[in-house]
This record gives sequence, structure tokens and C-alpha cells, in this order.
Amino acid sequence: MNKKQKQIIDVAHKLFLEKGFGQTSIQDILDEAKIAKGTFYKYFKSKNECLIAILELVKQESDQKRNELLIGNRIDDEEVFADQISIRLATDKEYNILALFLTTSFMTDRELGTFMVNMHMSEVHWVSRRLIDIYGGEIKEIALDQAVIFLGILQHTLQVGKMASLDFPDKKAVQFALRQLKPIIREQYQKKDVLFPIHLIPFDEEDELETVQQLTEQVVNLLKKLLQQERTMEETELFEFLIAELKMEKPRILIIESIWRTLGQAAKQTKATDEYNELLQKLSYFITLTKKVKD
Amino acid sequence: MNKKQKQIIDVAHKLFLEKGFGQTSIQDILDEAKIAKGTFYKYFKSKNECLIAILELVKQESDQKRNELLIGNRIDDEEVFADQISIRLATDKEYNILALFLTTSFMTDRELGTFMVNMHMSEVHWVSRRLIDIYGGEIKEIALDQAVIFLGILQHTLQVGKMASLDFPDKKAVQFALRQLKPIIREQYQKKDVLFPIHLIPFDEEDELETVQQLTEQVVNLLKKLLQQERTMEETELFEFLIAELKMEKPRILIIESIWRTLGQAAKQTKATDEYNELLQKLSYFITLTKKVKD
DNA sequence: TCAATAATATACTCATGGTCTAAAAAATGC
DNA sequence: GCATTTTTTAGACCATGAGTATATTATTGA
Repeated sequence: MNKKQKQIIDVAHKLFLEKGFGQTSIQDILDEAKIAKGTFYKYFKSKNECLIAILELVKQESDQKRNELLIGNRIDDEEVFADQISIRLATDKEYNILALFLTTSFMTDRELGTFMVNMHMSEVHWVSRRLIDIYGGEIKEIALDQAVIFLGILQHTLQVGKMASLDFPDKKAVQFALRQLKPIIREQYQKKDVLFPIHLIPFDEEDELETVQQLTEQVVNLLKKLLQQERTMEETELFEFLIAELKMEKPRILIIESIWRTLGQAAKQTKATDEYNELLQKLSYFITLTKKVKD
Repeated sequence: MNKKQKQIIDVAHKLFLEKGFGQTSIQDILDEAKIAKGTFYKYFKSKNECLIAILELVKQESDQKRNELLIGNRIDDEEVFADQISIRLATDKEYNILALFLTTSFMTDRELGTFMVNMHMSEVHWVSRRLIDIYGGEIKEIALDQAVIFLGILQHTLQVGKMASLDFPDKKAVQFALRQLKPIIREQYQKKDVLFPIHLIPFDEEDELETVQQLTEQVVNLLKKLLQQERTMEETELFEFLIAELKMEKPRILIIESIWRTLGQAAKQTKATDEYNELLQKLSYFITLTKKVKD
């Protein structure tokens, strides 16, 4: 990412938060960033594209934080899940992401619309996978339903809370929603009353839920793939070490964890590619899952 | 309501549905309605005010339908409740009402924003009152929470269903949400785990939940109040009869019901005042409640 | 140093919401 | 049926804001 581009994104980011997307004109951004119109349109085809760029960045950052939260904790710790949700909420709320989702149908702009839908669906899928982590594979069939229910309760609770000017902290709403979920899970699990069948979750993501072995293989493949691209010396070294370590009978999990942390730091500096982030995510999942299996 | 005004509203209504609010320009409305700009701005201060007018009309119509649904059925019939919800859903979805709610924070326009919030809060309150009808006064303390949860699940279920292009009928989503609610109610009722205290419901509405006696008194007062305004001969006659009947020891419920129906028909023709509609609503509630008490 | 690239300043188009005015058309009261 | 008032029209006009285009001035990298 270019320096000027980053500058524009930062300013736009700030202004969108302060005044809202609709209320911020491109001129405002130009003035605040002290750049010419041409520069803006050199980097972004439109205001909407600029928003998408910001949203992608924000998502990456919160994904990172979510992964960090997972390390060193049990995968089935509800408290960790609550924190992970809160992280996204903080930024989501600032951006009124939910508002944007639904304005989709208002917009002519198909780009932004589909982007929003994809982002939301990926969040729903993430939640359903985490619910399986927490409540076990037995709820697999109803996990999507539960994710939809959980996010629905959460979103509406926050919305009404805001409307009624009761400003309880986000996390209180998260925990409330989570508490409500439990009796539903018990009931729905018994009755097998499913609305959204699990097969709606894309296959490659579903595979992540499988065994450590499969996960190891995926990570190794990813590493090899990334090695074929241009990498710094440090990365090459770390990647090759990881591949070797993962191929061992009993990979030393604490060493892998520490490398993961290093890579995560590096990713923070430069805007990491999707594949790089996928690696980080899979790696952190591998770590937590391995720890769990050890128990 | 003026004839020209109605014409404008109808055209705007149609266009908003076809192309969406944001995508419909005032010029579009003018062209379609074959009107001059001045005429539009004679009746509506702005595009937003026009939307509000439409929304008010739509709400009135669906309130009416909801009331009609209640007559002749038990107040605690879940099926009736599901139908009542579906009614509003049909129109809400057309208008992307939920989208508008949330865009509130995008808008500079405070008017439209507060209007939306009020409309939504009144819906939440209505649902919580109906839940009390259905599950009994014992759940009074948790009724608001339940309404928030129910609407949250419902809204998100519909949203995800739309995004995933599974087009199940609205009513299926309503029944799904309602089924999920039951175990929550059981659990929450035992644990008294309340987030939104009942006192958030405005007092005058809360009173409606009280006894038939109180309700009778309220209806009589409303009738007297309305009689002091200008009324047609027919209305005066019906109103005075109702007052007399309600004061009797055992009001003949079927007669009252038939008068209610007549008044409802009349209200459909001319745009009824808020007070008139309140009367209709209270009356229908009186009828159903009385029937229930008889059991 | 020179050529390519990045950045600036500024003028322009176009769509849209909203205001204003003068004249034509309708409605209304006597 | 005529005069007055109200409604409606047509269209000019303004402001704002997104996005395009262009000519000019840095910056930079080989």
C-alpha cells in the first residue's frame, strides 16, 4: 500500500467515524488530507471504493485481534468468544456496518452491496464455527441456525439499547445474547428443528473443522505456496522451519506459537495478502486445536 | 386528505417500492404523477416528509388489519400473533423499513430519524404486550426482553435467508422465531435474567394490560372525548349507544363487536385521527379480553 | 540530467434537492 | 356570472456534491 493512499484512507477513516459516511463529502477528505481531487481518484475509483478499502482494512485488523485472543486460551472458552465478538462490534458500531448491510438494497452500487453481503455472511459462518468449537461437534447441524439467532439477538439488543438510551457496554449485550442461546441449543438439538442447513457453509471453510492432521496438511501447503512468491529472507527462513517442524511426529507447539506471533507482528506492518492472513488464521487454529487435543 | 395529495402519495409509494427511496428522485415522482414541482412542495416540505406520510399511512393500514385479525379469535392464539406479525412484515419488507431504521444515524434529518425510532419502539412495545397476552401476566417482567429477542431473531433470519437466496415464506421465519422463544422464556422466567426492565414501556400503554374494568373506563372516556369533536350523525349515535352499553353490568359483547366492525369500516374510508384509531384498538382489545375473561 | 510518474489546481459536467416567481387554470363566494 | 382567492403549472435559479478532464508543477529513479 502506497504512502499517499494510506494517508487518504486514514483521513477518510477518521472523517467517516466523526461525521458518518453519507455526511462526509469527498471535498472534506481532500481538505483534511490536503490533497488534490486527482490524487484521490487516482487511488479510488469512487467514494464507495474508498469505503470498501477502509472496511477491508478494519476487518483485517479485527481478525488479527481475534486470532491473538485465541492464543493461550481454550478454544471452548465462552469468555474468549465474547471478547472476540466485542472486538468486531466496536468497529462495526462505529461504522454502522449493520446499517450499511441493509442499505444495500437502497444502493445502485452493486459492488458495495455484494461486498457487504459477503462480509456479513463470512461473519455468520465464523460465528457458527466458533459455536461448534464451544459447544462441540454435536451441534454441527444446528450451528448455522444458532449463529443467525445469536447475531440477531445481539444486533437487536444493541439497537434497542441505543434507541432507549440505555448505554450498557457492548459486552453485556454479547453475554446476554449468549445466555439466551443456551436453552435454545438444548431444545433445538433435541428437536432437530433446523432452518439453515449446514451445507450453506462453504466447503473449504467446513474442512477447517476437521482433524489436526488435515489442518497440518493445509498449513504446509499454504506455506509452500507462499514460499513460491517473493518473500523476505526472514520469512523464508521461518516458513521453511515451520514446514520442517510441522512434518515432525510431535511438533513443538510453543515454538510454533512464538513464530506465529512474530509473523503476526510482521503482517501488521505491511498490508498482508489474503493468503498470508489465511495462513495466520489456520496456524492459530492449529495451535489451539492441538492444545485441545493434548488434554 | 386532499385528492392531489393522495395522488402524489400513491405515485411516490409505487416508485419507492419499485426503485427504492434513494433511487427515486423527486423529478421521477413529478413525471409519473404529471405534476409541477410547486404542487409537490405545497403538500410536502421535503422528500423525507413525503416518506413519513407514506409510512404513517402504511402503518395505519396494517394496524387495522392486525386488529381485524384479533376479532373472533382467542387473544392467546399464537397462530393469530404470527399472522399479525406477518402483516407488518409484508409491508415492512417492501419498504426496507429496517434498512431505514438503521440508516437513521446516516441521516442529518432528525425528523425522519426520530420518526423511525418511535415507530420501531412502538412495534417492540406492541410485541411485548402481545407476548403477555399469549404467555400470561407472569412473564410481564421479561416481556420486553422477549420482544427484543423475538424481533431480533426474526429480522436476522429474514435477512440471512435473503442473502443466501433461500426464499422461504415470511411466516416460516415468524414461526421459527416464535419456536426459539419458548425455551428462552422458560429459562429466563426462572432465572429472572432481565436486561430491559418493563418500566421502559410507556405508562399509558402499560395500563392497557390491566383489568377489563379499567379498559372499559378508558374506552368510555375516549368516546366522550371524541363526541366533543365534530362527528357525523351516525357516529354520534353509535358512540352514545356504546357508552350506554359499556356502563351496563354485562355489556352484550357481540353487539359491541359488530359496532366495532362498522366503525372500522368507516375509518378505512377517511383517514382516521390517532384518537379514533386508539379507540378502535382499545375496543378490539376490550372485546378479546372480555371474551377471555368469560372462559 | 531526462523521462516517466505523481500530485496539484482548477474548471467543467451532470444529477439532485429545494426555492422562487409569474402566469394560467380552477375553485369558490356573492 | 363575475370577482376574488386558491391551486397548479412551467421553468428559471441556487447550492451541493460526485466524478471527469486538463494543464502545470513536483518528484524520482535510472
